[in-house]
Amino acid sequence: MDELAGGISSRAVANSRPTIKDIARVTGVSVATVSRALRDLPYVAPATRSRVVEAAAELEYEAHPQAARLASGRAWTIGVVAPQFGTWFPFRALGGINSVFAQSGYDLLISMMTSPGDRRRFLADARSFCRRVDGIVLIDTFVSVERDSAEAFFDRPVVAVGEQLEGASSITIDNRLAARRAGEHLIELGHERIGLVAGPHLPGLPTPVPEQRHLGYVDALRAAGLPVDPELVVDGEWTAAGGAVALSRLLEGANPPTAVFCMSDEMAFGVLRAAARSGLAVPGDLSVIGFDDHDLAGALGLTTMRQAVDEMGVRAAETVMGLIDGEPVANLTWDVPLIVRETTAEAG
Amino acid sequence: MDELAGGISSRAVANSRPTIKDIARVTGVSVATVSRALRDLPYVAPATRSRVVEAAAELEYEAHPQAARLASGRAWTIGVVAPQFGTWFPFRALGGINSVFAQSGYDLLISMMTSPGDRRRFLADARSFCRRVDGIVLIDTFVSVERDSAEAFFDRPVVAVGEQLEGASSITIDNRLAARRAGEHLIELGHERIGLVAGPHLPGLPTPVPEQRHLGYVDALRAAGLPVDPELVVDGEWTAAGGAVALSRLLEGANPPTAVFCMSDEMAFGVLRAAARSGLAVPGDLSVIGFDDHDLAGALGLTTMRQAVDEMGVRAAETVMGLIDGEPVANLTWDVPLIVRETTAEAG
DNA sequence: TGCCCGTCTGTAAACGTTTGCATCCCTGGG
DNA sequence: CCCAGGGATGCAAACGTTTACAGACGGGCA
Repeated sequence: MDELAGGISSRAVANSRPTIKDIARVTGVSVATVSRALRDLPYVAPATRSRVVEAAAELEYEAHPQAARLASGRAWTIGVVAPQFGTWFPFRALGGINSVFAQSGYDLLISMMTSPGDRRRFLADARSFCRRVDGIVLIDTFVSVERDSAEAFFDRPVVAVGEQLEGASSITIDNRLAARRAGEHLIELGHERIGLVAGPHLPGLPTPVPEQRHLGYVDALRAAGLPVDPELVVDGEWTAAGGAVALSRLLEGANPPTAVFCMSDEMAFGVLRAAARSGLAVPGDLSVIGFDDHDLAGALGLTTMRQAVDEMGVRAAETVMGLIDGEPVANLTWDVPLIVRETTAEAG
Repeated sequence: MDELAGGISSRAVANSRPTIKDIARVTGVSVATVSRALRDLPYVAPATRSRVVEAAAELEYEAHPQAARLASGRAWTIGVVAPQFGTWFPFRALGGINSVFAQSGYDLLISMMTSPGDRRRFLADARSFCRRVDGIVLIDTFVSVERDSAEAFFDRPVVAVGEQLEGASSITIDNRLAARRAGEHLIELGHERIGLVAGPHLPGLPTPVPEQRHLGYVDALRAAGLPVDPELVVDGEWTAAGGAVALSRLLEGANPPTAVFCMSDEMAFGVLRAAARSGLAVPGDLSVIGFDDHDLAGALGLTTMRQAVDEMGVRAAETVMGLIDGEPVANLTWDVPLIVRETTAEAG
C-alpha cells in the first residue's frame, strides 16, 4: 500500500500542475468563466477568452480529464468489443475505429474476447463495462443470438458490426449474397465442380456467418442448375493451415473440383500453398477465390470478395458518435465487391 | 448543447445508480468504511466487510471509475504508443499487452501513429497523453533517436519495446545478431550468393532496424569469407508486393542469388510468390528465409527468425505494472530463434 | 489499576472540473 | 426616461470517490 501511494506516478501527479483555479487567479476571472472559455462555450467575451487562453498557454495548463469526466457525467470513452483478437478482421476494424476517435476527443476502451469463455463472461457483467463508456461498438459479437434488444441490455448507444440488433445501429454485409456472387464468378468461368472450404463455428461464438456463406454458395449452384455435392464441402478451420488440409481432402475425392471458394482469405492462402505442393497450377488447374481481401491478398494475387473492414470500422465509429449526439438508429449494409486477380480463370 | 445534456447517455447516467453512500446508509456504516471494505483494505472488521459486500451485491452497486480516479490521483490507465498500425507487428504486440491488462484493472489508452506526421505530433504534445496514464508502453517508437531520457520526458514509468532508452525499461531483440544467424543458416546450407531483401526507412520513423539487420547479414558473409556484393541488396518496401518486385530485380542480375534473406516475413511472402511466377522452385532453386514468424508463416512453410511479439507484449505489460509499483528499471533482450521450415534447403 | 497500543470506525476535506442559477451591465425600443 | 432582454460573469453546489486524521474501544502488561 505504501508503495502504491509513494510510487513514481503519484509523486509526479502530486507535483501539482496548474488547474483552472490558477488560471482564474492569474486572469482575475472566475473558474466558471475559465472553464467556459477553454471549451469554446458561448457567453464569453472575446477579450476575456483570449486572456484566458493566453494564460493557459503561459502556465502550460493541461486539462485533467478525470475531473471533467466526473463533473460532466460523460466518460468520453467508447467501448469496443471484439472477438478472436488473433485474427485479421478485428484488428483492421479496430484500426479504422481508432483513426476516427484519435481526432475526436474520445478514448477507446477495448474488450477483447480471446477464449470461448470470454464472451460469456463479458455478457454476464457487461454492466461495469457499459458504466465507463458513452457508447459501444460491437464487432462480430453476435449478441443478437441471445438478446434481442441492445438498448435495454447495454443502456448505451450501440452500433453492431456484423449483425443486426434491435435498438442498435448496425453495419453489416450480406454474407449470403456475397458468397453467391463468389460462386457465380466461378460458374461464369465455366466451372461446374466447385469446392467450398468452409469455416466452422468457433466455440463460444454463435455466428451465423458460416451458414449464410454456405447458403449463398448453394444459391449460386442451384441458380445455375448445377448439382450440390456435399462431398465438395470441407472444413478449413478458418486458418491457412486448415485450408491446406481442406484442399488435400478435396483432391482425394473421386471427382475433385476445378475451383474452390474459401470462406476466408486466410484459408485461401493455405489452399494456394497446398495446390502448389500438389503440383496443381493456379489458376491453370484450379481456380481459387477467397473472402475478405486480406492485407496480403493483393500481393499474392488472390481473387476475392472484398470486405472493406477498415472503412466499416470508420463508419462504425462515426455512427456511434452520431448516436450519442442524438441521431436516430440506422442500419447500413456494406457492399462486398468482387476483386478479380490472378487465381481464377476459365475452366480448362 | 441541450442535446448533449439530454442525450441518451447522460439520461442513463442521471438515473442514478447506487453509490457508496447508499451502501453506507443501508448498512449503517460510514462511506469511508464502505470504501475500505470494498477495496479489501485492512482495518475493517470481518463482519462489517461481509455486510457491506452483501449490501453492494443487493443494490447491484458498480463502482464509478472516474470518481475513484479523480480522488486517488491515479488514472488506472496504461498508454500504448504504436506506429504503422496497418502492419502485423504492433497488432500482435497489442494483443499480448491487452491480455495482461484485461485482468489487472488497468485500462489501455492507445495512440496509434499511422502517418509520418503522427509521430512528431505525438512527441510534441506527449504531455497531455502522459497526464492521463500511469505508465507507458512504447512499441517501436524510437524516441531514443531524439531524446535520451525517458524519465524526464514522459514523467511516467516507461517500457520501450524495440529500443533502449535511458530511464526506461526495455524489451529488445538483437537485430544484428538475429540477421547474422539467418545468414549463417543459409551459408551452412552451402549458399554463397545470398540476396538481401531490405526494408527501407519509413518516413518519419527513424528506426535503426534496417541498418542492424543489414549489418548482421554482412557479418555472416564476412565471417564465412564470402564477398559482399551490393547488387544483392534490394529494397522490398516492407510489403509483400515490394518483396515480389525485389526478387524480380534480384533475378535480373548477371549472377542471381541462390538464396534470399528477407527482413520481414511479409516481404518473404512476396518473394515466394514472385519465385513461383518465375518458375523457380522453392527451396529447390531458391532458398528463402524471413524474419518475424508472421501468423501465416507456419501455414506457408516459411523458414524464419521468430520474433515472439505477443510474448514480448505480455512481458512489456507486466514490466510497466512492475515499474508503477516501484520495481527498478531493467533491460531485457528477447531471443530470436531460427525456425526451419520448408523454404530453405542445401544449395543445389 | 492504569497505560499503551493496535484495531476498527467516523468525519470531513480533498480531487479538478462542470453547470444551474443569480446578478450585473449595457443597449435599444417604446 | 424606463424597461425589457440578452450578453457576460460569478457563486456555489454538485460529481462519487479516497484518505488524513481523530476518536472509541478493548486487551495485555507493568
